[in-house]
Amino acid sequence: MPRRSTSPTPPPPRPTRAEAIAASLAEDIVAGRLKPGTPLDEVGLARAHGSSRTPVREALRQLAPTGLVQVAPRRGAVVAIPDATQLAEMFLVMAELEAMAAALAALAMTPEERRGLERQHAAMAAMVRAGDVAAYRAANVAFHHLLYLGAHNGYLGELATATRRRLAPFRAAQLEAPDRLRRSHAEHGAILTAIQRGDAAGAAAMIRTHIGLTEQTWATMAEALRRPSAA
Amino acid sequence: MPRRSTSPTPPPPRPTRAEAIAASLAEDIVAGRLKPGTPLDEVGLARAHGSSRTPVREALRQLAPTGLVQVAPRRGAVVAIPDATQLAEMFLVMAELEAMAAALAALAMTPEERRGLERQHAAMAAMVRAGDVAAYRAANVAFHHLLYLGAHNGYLGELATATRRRLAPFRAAQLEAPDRLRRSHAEHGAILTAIQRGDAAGAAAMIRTHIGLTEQTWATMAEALRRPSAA
DNA sequence: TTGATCCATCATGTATGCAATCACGCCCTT
DNA sequence: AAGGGCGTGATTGCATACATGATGGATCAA
Repeated sequence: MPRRSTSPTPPPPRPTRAEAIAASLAEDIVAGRLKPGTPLDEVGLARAHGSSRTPVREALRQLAPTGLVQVAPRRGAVVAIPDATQLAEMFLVMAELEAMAAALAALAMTPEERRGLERQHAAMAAMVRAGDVAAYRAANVAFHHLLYLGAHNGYLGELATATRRRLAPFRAAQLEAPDRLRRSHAEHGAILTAIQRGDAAGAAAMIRTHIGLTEQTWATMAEALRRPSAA
Repeated sequence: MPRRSTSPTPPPPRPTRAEAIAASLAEDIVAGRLKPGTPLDEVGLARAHGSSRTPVREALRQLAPTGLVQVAPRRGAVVAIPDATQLAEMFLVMAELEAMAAALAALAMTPEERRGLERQHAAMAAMVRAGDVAAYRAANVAFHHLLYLGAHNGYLGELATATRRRLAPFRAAQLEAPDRLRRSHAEHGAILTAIQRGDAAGAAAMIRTHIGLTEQTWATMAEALRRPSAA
């Protein structure tokens, strides 16, 4: 999966230590291995990654703008713990960003890109039948990324990806219900159809419901994740 | 002007050196005193700000995600110099973010907030008459910020503010033409009216044209700013 | 016993030093 | 004379050391 298209930060040829640590932390947070509220001690992380504090500090500062961690000026950093209001806000924005991406994709996607999206959708059908939630989750991210790419707007893709990443810890268990898996796939199908017809407004509307429907399931998740904050 | 509402990064009580330097650099870049392409030497900046390299490094890393500077892993940092495509992308996204903010504001603004927006609009009328471009420019930023606040969505406000800031260097001279000043103010009036009526769709449409109209003027600016890159 | 104040400890902020890497120019070869 | 390899200078990446502010507990007073 291509990470950037016209991003202002070109892909670093060889990741520096700070970037490696940042990527590692981001991965742990998004995957839920580091729960919201966990304090991120600099020396501890330095030891854990076999480096000094300097790269760790850079990594934390690098992650702060992404919203995955919160750094208080002289009080250290913790895994971000957005409240319900913030989550709802981000959720609303994400729906709109995705709607915009879908609308643009309906207008601007090349035939090859459209075929790629169709292939992805077809592949996901098998995962639904197999009930493979983990595979579907990964494929789902890829599906939406294909949508961003099809929108031909790198900046929009960045914002959408960042928002999605930031919400990821709170959506981890979202697809657990088998019915949700099937519904998600059906909604993808509707989005895909709208795009194939070049129906920008329709694609946008479909994706809004796609995200909106998940909101209910997701509200529960937010509550669940508020409790355990011990490392 | 309140800087954040429900931002995940709470306002630092006392800015650290790195933050001060970052703010200073951002200010210089947004104001156009540091032109796109200018190399940002760590030791030079350290001397200029009377500190060591460490805070400067942090400041640069802090600014990188905002898009104001571009840092290549082992090749230093330069003031970001987005190409025309990226600018157009960001412009489109900004229009949509602002449209979303206007729509939400039309629905969610409190009477006090609305009055504040009205006052701001009225104050700007005087600046138009006086032809005070500098004052209008500052007031314009405030106007849009009031819109974000009225949308009651801190995350949306963050994204919109960040995007606006990033485009600022390329819109600096945009309001120079006296006619543009008057048109801008008239468009603000139309947006305000739509909000007063609670017409979300109308407000969104108005702000799209507001941004869209400026796009033409702005395209020229992008070209102009591509040439001079000497410090 | 409860409360606040002071102090010790620790974590972060900053500075400095060393090593690795990149850019540029020179020299050599063909 | 043109092209390529190589060495030198400069800059960044990382580590370590010091300074400053924050946190927690112990002590003392009421």
